[in-house]
Amino acid sequence: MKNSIKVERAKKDLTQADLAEKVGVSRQTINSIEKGRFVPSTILALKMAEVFKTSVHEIFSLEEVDWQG
Amino acid sequence: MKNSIKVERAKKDLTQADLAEKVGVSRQTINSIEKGRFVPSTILALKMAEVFKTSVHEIFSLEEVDWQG
DNA sequence: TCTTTATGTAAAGTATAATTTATTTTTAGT
DNA sequence: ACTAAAAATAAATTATACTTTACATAAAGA
Repeated sequence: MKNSIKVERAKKDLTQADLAEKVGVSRQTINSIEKGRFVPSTILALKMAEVFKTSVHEIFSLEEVDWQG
Repeated sequence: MKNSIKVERAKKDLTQADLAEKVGVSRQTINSIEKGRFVPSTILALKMAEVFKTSVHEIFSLEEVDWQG
Protein backbone atom coordinates (compact mmCIF):
# COMPACT_ATOMS: atom_id res chain seq x y z
CA MET A 1 0.00 0.00 0.00
CA LYS A 2 1.29 3.43 -0.94
CA ASN A 3 0.68 6.63 1.02
CA SER A 4 1.08 10.37 0.59
CA ILE A 5 1.30 11.31 4.24
CA LYS A 6 4.49 13.29 3.76
CA VAL A 7 2.87 15.42 1.04
CA GLU A 8 -0.32 15.96 3.05
CA ARG A 9 1.75 16.95 6.08
CA ALA A 10 3.66 19.43 3.96
CA LYS A 11 0.41 20.98 2.70
CA LYS A 12 -0.74 21.55 6.28
CA ASP A 13 2.78 22.27 7.56
CA LEU A 14 2.63 19.56 10.19
CA THR A 15 5.55 17.59 11.61
CA GLN A 16 5.25 13.87 12.30
CA ALA A 17 4.95 14.78 15.97
CA ASP A 18 2.16 17.29 15.23
CA LEU A 19 0.19 14.72 13.29
CA ALA A 20 0.80 12.05 15.93
CA GLU A 21 -0.60 14.30 18.61
CA LYS A 22 -3.68 15.18 16.54
CA VAL A 23 -4.61 11.56 15.82
CA GLY A 24 -3.57 10.22 19.20
CA VAL A 25 -0.65 7.91 18.40
CA SER A 26 3.11 8.13 18.95
CA ARG A 27 5.51 9.94 16.66
CA GLN A 28 7.23 6.65 15.81
CA THR A 29 3.93 5.13 14.74
CA ILE A 30 3.40 7.95 12.26
CA ASN A 31 6.95 7.51 10.97
CA SER A 32 6.47 3.75 10.53
CA ILE A 33 3.24 4.22 8.62
CA GLU A 34 4.69 6.98 6.47
CA LYS A 35 7.66 4.74 5.65
CA GLY A 36 5.36 1.83 4.78
CA ARG A 37 6.51 -0.41 7.61
CA PHE A 38 3.11 -0.46 9.35
CA VAL A 39 -0.40 -0.69 7.95
CA PRO A 40 -2.62 1.56 10.08
CA SER A 41 -6.05 0.58 11.37
CA THR A 42 -9.08 1.96 9.54
CA ILE A 43 -9.84 4.19 12.54
CA LEU A 44 -6.40 5.76 12.27
CA ALA A 45 -6.73 6.21 8.50
CA LEU A 46 -10.10 7.93 8.94
CA LYS A 47 -8.63 10.23 11.59
CA MET A 48 -5.78 11.20 9.29
CA ALA A 49 -8.25 11.90 6.50
CA GLU A 50 -10.18 14.16 8.84
CA VAL A 51 -7.06 16.02 9.98
CA PHE A 52 -5.98 16.52 6.35
CA LYS A 53 -9.56 17.33 5.34
CA THR A 54 -9.43 14.82 2.51
CA SER A 55 -10.36 11.18 1.84
CA VAL A 56 -8.68 7.96 2.88
CA HIS A 57 -8.23 7.21 -0.83
CA GLU A 58 -6.29 10.43 -1.34
CA ILE A 59 -3.83 9.33 1.34
CA PHE A 60 -3.68 5.55 0.91
CA SER A 61 -3.91 3.43 -2.23
CA LEU A 62 -3.65 -0.27 -2.89
CA GLU A 63 -0.90 -1.79 -5.02
CA GLU A 64 -1.04 -4.99 -7.02
CA VAL A 65 1.00 -6.79 -4.40
CA ASP A 66 -1.68 -6.11 -1.77
CA TRP A 67 -4.02 -8.46 -3.63
CA GLN A 68 -1.52 -11.30 -3.73
CA GLY A 69 -1.08 -13.56 -0.69
CA MET B 1 -16.56 3.18 14.37
CA LYS B 2 -19.77 2.39 12.53
CA ASN B 3 -20.03 0.36 9.32
CA SER B 4 -22.57 -0.43 6.63
CA ILE B 5 -21.08 -3.69 5.42
CA LYS B 6 -24.39 -5.56 5.77
CA VAL B 7 -26.14 -3.02 3.56
CA GLU B 8 -23.36 -2.99 0.96
CA ARG B 9 -23.40 -6.80 0.91
CA ALA B 10 -27.13 -6.76 0.35
CA LYS B 11 -26.77 -4.33 -2.57
CA LYS B 12 -24.29 -6.67 -4.24
CA ASP B 13 -26.06 -9.83 -2.99
CA LEU B 14 -22.95 -11.18 -1.32
CA THR B 15 -22.81 -13.46 1.72
CA GLN B 16 -20.18 -12.92 4.44
CA ALA B 17 -18.32 -15.89 2.96
CA ASP B 18 -18.47 -14.40 -0.55
CA LEU B 19 -17.01 -11.13 0.65
CA ALA B 20 -14.38 -12.91 2.73
CA GLU B 21 -13.20 -14.83 -0.29
CA LYS B 22 -13.06 -11.70 -2.46
CA VAL B 23 -10.93 -9.74 0.00
CA GLY B 24 -8.85 -12.69 1.16
CA VAL B 25 -9.78 -13.11 4.82
CA SER B 26 -11.83 -15.63 6.76
CA ARG B 27 -15.60 -15.58 7.05
CA GLN B 28 -15.32 -15.04 10.80
CA THR B 29 -13.14 -11.99 10.27
CA ILE B 30 -15.84 -10.41 8.10
CA ASN B 31 -18.46 -11.26 10.69
CA SER B 32 -16.37 -9.75 13.50
CA ILE B 33 -15.80 -6.52 11.56
CA GLU B 34 -19.46 -6.30 10.53
CA LYS B 35 -20.49 -6.75 14.17
CA GLY B 36 -18.00 -4.10 15.30
CA ARG B 37 -15.80 -6.45 17.30
CA PHE B 38 -12.70 -5.93 15.10
CA VAL B 39 -11.33 -2.80 13.47
CA PRO B 40 -10.00 -3.82 10.04
CA SER B 41 -6.65 -2.74 8.64
CA THR B 42 -6.63 0.05 6.06
CA ILE B 43 -5.66 -2.47 3.38
CA LEU B 44 -8.75 -4.54 4.15
CA ALA B 45 -10.98 -1.45 4.20
CA LEU B 46 -9.64 -0.37 0.79
CA LYS B 47 -10.24 -3.85 -0.61
CA MET B 48 -13.84 -3.83 0.62
CA ALA B 49 -14.36 -0.41 -0.93
CA GLU B 50 -13.06 -1.76 -4.22
CA VAL B 51 -15.31 -4.84 -4.08
CA PHE B 52 -18.33 -2.66 -3.29
CA LYS B 53 -17.23 -0.08 -5.84
CA THR B 54 -17.56 2.73 -3.34
CA SER B 55 -15.40 4.66 -0.86
CA VAL B 56 -14.05 3.68 2.54
CA HIS B 57 -16.05 6.59 3.96
CA GLU B 58 -19.28 5.17 2.58
CA ILE B 59 -18.61 1.93 4.48
CA PHE B 60 -16.85 3.11 7.65
CA SER B 61 -17.38 6.25 9.71
CA LEU B 62 -15.89 7.55 12.92
CA GLU B 63 -17.93 8.12 16.05
CA GLU B 64 -17.25 10.57 18.86
CA VAL B 65 -15.96 7.76 21.08
CA ASP B 66 -13.20 6.98 18.56
CA TRP B 67 -11.57 10.32 19.36
CA GLN B 68 -11.56 9.68 23.10
CA GLY B 69 -8.93 7.45 24.71
C1' DT C 1 -38.69 -33.74 8.88
C1' DC C 2 -34.31 -33.56 6.85
C1' DT C 3 -30.88 -30.90 4.63
C1' DT C 4 -28.53 -26.97 3.19
C1' DT C 5 -27.11 -22.23 3.53
C1' DA C 6 -26.13 -18.13 6.12
C1' DT C 7 -25.08 -16.23 10.31
C1' DG C 8 -23.31 -15.60 15.15
C1' DT C 9 -19.95 -16.81 18.70
C1' DA C 10 -16.06 -18.75 21.22
C1' DA C 11 -11.38 -20.38 22.40
C1' DA C 12 -6.55 -20.96 21.24
C1' DG C 13 -2.87 -19.65 18.55
C1' DT C 14 -0.12 -16.57 15.23
C1' DA C 15 1.02 -12.25 13.07
C1' DT C 16 1.55 -7.71 13.45
C1' DA C 17 0.13 -2.86 14.97
C1' DA C 18 1.36 0.30 18.41
C1' DT C 19 4.00 1.90 22.63
C1' DT C 20 8.07 3.17 25.07
C1' DT C 21 12.75 4.34 25.39
C1' DA C 22 16.73 5.37 23.18
C1' DT C 23 20.19 6.43 19.69
C1' DT C 24 21.57 8.19 15.20
C1' DT C 25 21.11 10.91 11.10
C1' DT C 26 19.14 14.89 8.32
C1' DT C 27 17.80 19.20 7.66
C1' DA C 28 17.39 24.12 8.41
C1' DG C 29 18.75 28.33 10.61
C1' DT C 30 22.20 31.54 12.56
C1' DA D 1 30.82 25.24 12.19
C1' DC D 2 27.38 25.11 15.64
C1' DT D 3 22.81 24.36 17.21
C1' DA D 4 18.22 22.70 17.41
C1' DA D 5 14.33 20.64 15.38
C1' DA D 6 12.74 16.92 12.60
C1' DA D 7 13.13 12.52 10.87
C1' DA D 8 14.76 7.63 10.69
C1' DT D 9 15.57 3.55 13.02
C1' DA D 10 15.92 -0.24 16.62
C1' DA D 11 14.86 -3.38 20.56
C1' DA D 12 11.61 -4.92 23.89
C1' DT D 13 7.01 -5.07 25.33
C1' DT D 14 1.89 -4.89 25.00
C1' DA D 15 -2.46 -4.88 22.51
C1' DT D 16 -5.15 -6.59 19.05
C1' DA D 17 -6.27 -8.15 14.12
C1' DC D 18 -6.80 -12.37 11.97
C1' DT D 19 -6.83 -17.63 11.47
C1' DT D 20 -8.40 -22.07 12.48
C1' DT D 21 -11.49 -25.19 14.37
C1' DA D 22 -15.63 -25.93 16.26
C1' DC D 23 -20.41 -25.58 17.59
C1' DA D 24 -25.07 -23.41 17.72
C1' DT D 25 -29.00 -21.14 15.62
C1' DA D 26 -32.32 -19.54 12.15
C1' DA D 27 -34.38 -19.60 7.65
C1' DA D 28 -35.68 -21.80 3.28
C1' DG D 29 -36.48 -25.56 0.34
C1' DA D 30 -37.26 -30.56 -0.94
